[in-house]
Amino acid sequence: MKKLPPFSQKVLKITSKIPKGKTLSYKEVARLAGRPLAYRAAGNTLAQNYNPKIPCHRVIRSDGKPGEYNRGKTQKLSLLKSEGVIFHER
DNA sequence: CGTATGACGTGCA
DNA sequence: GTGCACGCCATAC
Repeated sequence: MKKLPPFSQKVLKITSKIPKGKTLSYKEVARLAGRPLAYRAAGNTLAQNYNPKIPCHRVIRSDGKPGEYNRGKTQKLSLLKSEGVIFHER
């Protein structure tokens, strides 16, 4: 494991803090990371450093759309549904 | 140091 | 209501 930059570490940490059955938007995660406007970089950090210990599938877009998990939203929807997260696709 | 990319978001046509 | 384009931040090259 390499030492990730401070922002990435915070984003990952926050994402790992998401309780089961709960979903956070990239904007929320970025906001909690200390950069409310860095939702772009926040999503990138997860994309490049997506760890198996991080429930990144609980991070969705602000539109209520799941976005993309591991380059495929299908898995994301299944995981969230399995956790009891009801997804209302728009 | 500068450029390019990206799991996004909002605005405008 | 849907589609396209631009803008924003941080990281990687």
